[in-house]
Amino acid sequence: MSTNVYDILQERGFIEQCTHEEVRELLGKESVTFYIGFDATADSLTAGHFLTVMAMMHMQRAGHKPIALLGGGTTMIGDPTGKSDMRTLMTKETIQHNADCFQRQLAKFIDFEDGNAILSNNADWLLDLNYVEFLREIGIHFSVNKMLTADCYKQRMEKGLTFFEFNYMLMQSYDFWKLNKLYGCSLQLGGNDQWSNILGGVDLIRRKEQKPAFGLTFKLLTTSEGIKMGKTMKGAVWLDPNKTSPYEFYQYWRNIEDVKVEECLGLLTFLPMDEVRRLGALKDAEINIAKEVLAYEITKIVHGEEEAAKAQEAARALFGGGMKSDDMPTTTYPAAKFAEGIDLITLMCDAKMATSRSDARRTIQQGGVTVNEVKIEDFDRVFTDQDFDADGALLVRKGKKAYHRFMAE
RNA sequence: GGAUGGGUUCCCGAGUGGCCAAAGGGGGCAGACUGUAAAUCUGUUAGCGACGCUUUCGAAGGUUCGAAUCCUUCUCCAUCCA
Repeated sequence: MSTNVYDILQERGFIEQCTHEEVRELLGKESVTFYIGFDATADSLTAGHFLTVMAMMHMQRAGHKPIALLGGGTTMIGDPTGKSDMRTLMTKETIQHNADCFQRQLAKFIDFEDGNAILSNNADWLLDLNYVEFLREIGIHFSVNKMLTADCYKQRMEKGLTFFEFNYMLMQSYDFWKLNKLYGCSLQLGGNDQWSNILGGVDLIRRKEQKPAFGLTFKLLTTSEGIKMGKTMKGAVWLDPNKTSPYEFYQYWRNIEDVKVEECLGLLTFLPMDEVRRLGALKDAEINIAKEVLAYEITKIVHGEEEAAKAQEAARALFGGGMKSDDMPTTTYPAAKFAEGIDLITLMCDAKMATSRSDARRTIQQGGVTVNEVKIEDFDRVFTDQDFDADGALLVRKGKKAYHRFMAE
């Protein structure tokens, strides 16, 4: 082991809180088995998860052994942390499906071969728990008074918190203890919102096993206004290319706020820190270079070099004035359809550039839509193959950044 | 179990018989300014074959020419009491 991974994480800006000073020393002298939990609330990981995945990769590279814990059991309850309302309950089948999707995605980032990492699912032990036994073994170690003062429940003390959700902390603590018993896992990582839950597990292991256990939390990615990053009007930024295309994914990072560029470079790419600092120091229009690097690097890690290059090329072509654009979002129609003509509103709706026909109409009326770089103000305008550009396509632009290409099959 | 107050559009939150597709703020989208940034200003923000029509104020019924507003039952939430 070369540089202490703790120092790497520290330097790159990951670390927010740590339970014990010794963690750094520990990571420096032996291979530590650690875990991160992923609650299976959707069928794809999001940009938010990606930060913890990056941390996992750093740890694995430094010779530590990751356990990715899928929340097949905990998702049945739902973490109340940071949520103002209770989440709608999900069925077992959905959760299982989601966990499977997570597993496939994680395998792209973490090496699970030859026992280099472990994939586990807390459904294996949580679903069959005996209530009374659980209370006697685990519940006895938790002080309600203490739990109530935990930061993560503050918000809910005003809105109301059910006993059902209140149990989440015990579940997660139980996970940590279980993984400690099964695999000797002694360190839990997570987003800073997980701090209370992690502490629960650390305490539980100390009490039950008289063994040390540690916790470490990471910065949460937020915008300068403190809003969680990774959300767009269309919802989350997904890692699944079918839910968020590599082009959109690239664009998301390309459009990041200036003040966040350096932070994101450190957290979400593997670029050397010298380079990160150099790029982050760029000012004014210059910083666009840094944003390109950021978008390219993240896209490369998530979707591969080829996709990243394509996305970058498409973006440059569109925004640089040139019109060459083979890798942008495209919708095709049968040639006959174009022969008889399709109205602009229909095109926009089909491409999901507008949420409804009314929405499309409004945008056009406000002068927000161009076709082949010509502003269209007549919302009843019908397009046929006569209107195609030299490449045989219609290039529709909504606002400044949303491009979509239409072609005939 | 009892009392009281509540459930309004993407979110917060006004509205207590017609002037309500519903104030205001946030968020989103578009325009101007820019650097594919931020801030600021302007417009817009239920749907549709669009100066009109249809659906929406927790759910179902009822009163009325007319209901988010009044009545009944149900349901969910908060606070206090037990």
